[in-house]
Parts: sequence; structure tokens; C-alpha cells
Amino acid sequence: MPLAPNPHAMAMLIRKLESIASLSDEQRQAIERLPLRTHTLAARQDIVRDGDKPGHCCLILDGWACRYKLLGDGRRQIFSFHIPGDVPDLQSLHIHTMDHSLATMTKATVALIPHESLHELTLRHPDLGTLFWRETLIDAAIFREWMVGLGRRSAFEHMAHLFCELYLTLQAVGLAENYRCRLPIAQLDLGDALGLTSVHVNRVLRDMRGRALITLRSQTLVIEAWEELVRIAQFDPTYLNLERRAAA
Amino acid sequence: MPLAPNPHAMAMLIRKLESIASLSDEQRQAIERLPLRTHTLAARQDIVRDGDKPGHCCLILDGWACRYKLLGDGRRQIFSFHIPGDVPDLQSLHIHTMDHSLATMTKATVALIPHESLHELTLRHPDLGTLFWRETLIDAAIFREWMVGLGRRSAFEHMAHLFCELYLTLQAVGLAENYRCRLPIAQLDLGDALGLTSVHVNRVLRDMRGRALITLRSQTLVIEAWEELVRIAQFDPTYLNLERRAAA
DNA sequence: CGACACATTGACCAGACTCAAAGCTAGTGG
DNA sequence: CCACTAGCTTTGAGTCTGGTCAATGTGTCG
Repeated sequence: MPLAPNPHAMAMLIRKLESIASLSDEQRQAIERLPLRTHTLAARQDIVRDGDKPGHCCLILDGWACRYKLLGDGRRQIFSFHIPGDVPDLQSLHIHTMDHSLATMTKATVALIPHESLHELTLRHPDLGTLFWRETLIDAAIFREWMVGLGRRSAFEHMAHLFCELYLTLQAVGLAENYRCRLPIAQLDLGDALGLTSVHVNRVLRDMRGRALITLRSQTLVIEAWEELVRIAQFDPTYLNLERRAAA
Repeated sequence: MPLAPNPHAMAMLIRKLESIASLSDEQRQAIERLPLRTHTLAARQDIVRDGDKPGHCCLILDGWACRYKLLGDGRRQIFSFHIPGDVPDLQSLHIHTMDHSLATMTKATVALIPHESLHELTLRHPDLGTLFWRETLIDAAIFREWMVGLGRRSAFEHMAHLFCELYLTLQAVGLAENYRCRLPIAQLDLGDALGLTSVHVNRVLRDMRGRALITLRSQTLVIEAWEELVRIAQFDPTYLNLERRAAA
């Protein structure tokens, strides 16, 4: 597979960046010129592993991915879910050893961009450097919100919060509308993100369905009572720093 | 209070930065020339609040601080503890609205550095920009490790892990040695960091004392069995990205 | 059609929480 | 210098959220 620019692929990244900031034509073009190599992966494959020292960043073009860490005895914590346009391992640009893994959740297409090219881009375009930095800071803001969920929200509140967050993030890049979106996350993965067992996730989902808040079936999330969900989760979208503030 | 350079104060920041990277003389001097205004605060005072749009970053010169977020009903999650040399709100440089608060835990002295000056510094010294970016990325790495603790470790393991982390971070800037350090964190705050109640924190501490792992009395932490603590916590210091890797 | 992964449910269990009551301790003011 | 206070620590008893174990149902894909 060649290492070459691919404006079509980079359009995904540009769309994502424009969900948190505005880009000039020059910046867009600089991004479009980034060289990359695309790969297609099956579901549940590691892209980068804990301990690796990768030489490139991974842009997701299609499918879903997640970052996670395993404990010795198999316990797993998921840190984030990622969708097309995301660069989940941007931090590897300046932190050389991975302290967690990145894996596909569905069949996925990814573009690998050499660190070298990204370094060059941020040197030549400091504004883009700042934007990438900002991107990683928003990542951290989401981590903080997840910490609140893991430490201080009930399972019900926490899950409600996650659905609010996922919906708005998907909507911001045009992957959700009318309170409905694809959500290819198994209950086991949901549990590993929320710090719960899949059994309990199942019970909370049943409860939410019973209260006509949401339904999650055949990998499709339908939010039936957005306002109520927001209220229960005490959801405030500020931390997402979305440029076009949506339905919230 | 004047807005002026203060090399003595900046020595704290330099020491911290040198715990994660090496600095050139020129870089050190550029940092020393940053203008700042120092303040002294009582314990348990907010420095920046959720929702604020600060125009400066806060460098801690003396005392301890923490970042936290409150839920509507008073539940609190602490995200991080901060010691002299830390700039806990570096992220405010590129994320304009605070999504959490920063407060002192003890009587503290802080230096406020205008965003403007920091922006200028990072433009004139891209390497320092990168270093600050890296600093925020390590922050995020620590968040991830805390997420594992909150979601997947038992209270005992989680607390053991926190003590390992705090000890190494303090040691890296010369504030701990011989498995002993000052730790002015009340059990209630420990609970808010670990996602536990202060009652349970107390019980776990008693248990740790009983097993001759650590003692925590009069704000002093003594680690009596480092290797054992590391084993229980499954502690791996890689995520801290410390330059001089210590006792681990 | 069979296999495998995922979802669902029940019964029982445990780690952590709640509530409540004492003990300590450091800092304050007289 | 000591008494007082406020905040922090410690402990017990009882409860509850979420976990464990295990069986069964469902759906998708080769």
C-alpha cells in the first residue's frame, strides 16, 4: 500500500476538526497533502498495543474503535470510543511509549500518518499545532467527565450521560440526527467503559427501555426522551467544546 | 502585587519540567523571564471555578491543590492532586471555559502567569510549546490510569496505586525520599479522588496499616513495603513519563 | 444448518454505602 | 498557656448497588 496524499481520506479529519474550530483554505490544503497509508481491519483487532512505540498516528476513516487498558487478570477499562475522523492516538506524537491499546470494535478502515509528517505540519502551521493540542485537551476533558461517571454517578446516571455524549459527538460530524444513531457497542464493551459488568449493563438498559428513555437494539440507539435523559445525567455539553452547539 | 519576572518562582516550574525532559539554558532563561503575580491563599479556597474563563495559568509555588468537579447534589470527583511546580490549569491556554474547578488543599502560594505571555513563549520557542503540550498529555495519561482505578480496581488496589503514583511524582521533584513524604490529603478528599466514601477510605487505610504496607498519620505517608504495594496495585510507572526513573 | 458471540434472566453474594456516635487534634482566642 | 471549637478520624450496625455464577434465548455469518 502506497504512502501518498489522499484528499478524500483527509476530508474525514477536516470534518472532525471543523466540529471544534474553523479552518482556513490553506490549513485544509496542508492537511490534504499529508501522506498516508490506508489499511482495512476486521473487528476486534488491536491497531496499537500497550508498550508499543508507534511511528505514525491512526486516523479512522470508517468503523469504530476504542482505547483500553488491560489488568493482569483480564479486567479491562475502556477510555474512549472513536468514530470516523478521530485520531485516537494523537498523543503518541509526543508520548513515545503507548500506555494503553487501541483496537477496532467493528470492521474498520484506518489511515496511518507518519509522525514525521505531522511534526512538519505543526512546525509549518503553528495554528494547526495548536488545534491538534486543543484536540488532545478536549480528549482529556472527556476523560475527566468519564471519571465523574466512574467515581460519582450511579450506573443509571453514568450510562445516561454516556448516551448524551455519544449522541452529540456523532451529531457534530453528521453521523446522527433525530435522536437516532448507529451504536455498534456490545454490552460487554459498554460495561468495560462504564466500569460495570455486562449483566448489570443489560439490567440498566432494560430499565431505561422500561422508562421510555432510550432503546438500543440491533446496534441502533434511539433516544426517546432527550430532555429527561439530560436531566437524569446532569449532562452539560460544555466540556465537548463543540463548535456548532447542537440540540442540547 | 506587581506583574514581573521572578526567577526564584520559575525555578519551581523548571524543576518540574526537568522531571519530564531536559532544558537548554536558553529555554530556562525564557521561562525565567515570564511575568507573574504571586498570591497566597488559605486552605480550601477555589483558585479557578467551573465555568470561569481565566486569562492566566496558575503555577503552584508552595502547598497542595486539586482539580475537581461537583455534581448538583454535592457529590464531588477529584481529578488530580497538585504540588509545587505544577501548572494545574495549563489546559486553559487552549480551552477557554473551565469545565472543572481548581482549589487549594492547604495554605498555598501560587503564581499567575498571563496566557498572553505563555502564548508568546510557545511561539518564540516551539520546543517549549511541545514540552507544555507533552505536559498536558502526561496529565491525560494519569487520568487514564485513574479511570482504570475508578472502574476496574478494588478500593484496596486503587488506593495502593494512588500511593505509588504520589510517591514517585513527589520523589521526581525532590519532595519525597526513603519511602516517606508529606501528604496533606484528608480522608474525605482521598475518597473523592478514589470514588469512595471517607468511611471506606478509613477502613482500607486501617487494613493497609494492619498488613504493614503503609501508614498515613499526621499528614505523613510512610511506605513500609514498596515492592508489595507495587505488586498489589499492578503499578507500572511508564505512564508518568518521568525522566529519571526512580525506585520503581 | 451449525457455531459462536451476544443478550437476557434468576438466585444469591459482597464490597462499599449510610447513618450515627464517639474519639482526636490542630488551631484560635482569651 | 490553656480551654474551646471545628474539622477530621475511627468504629459499629444495617442496607443496597452492583457483582458472580449459571442457564437459556437470540441472531448472524460462513
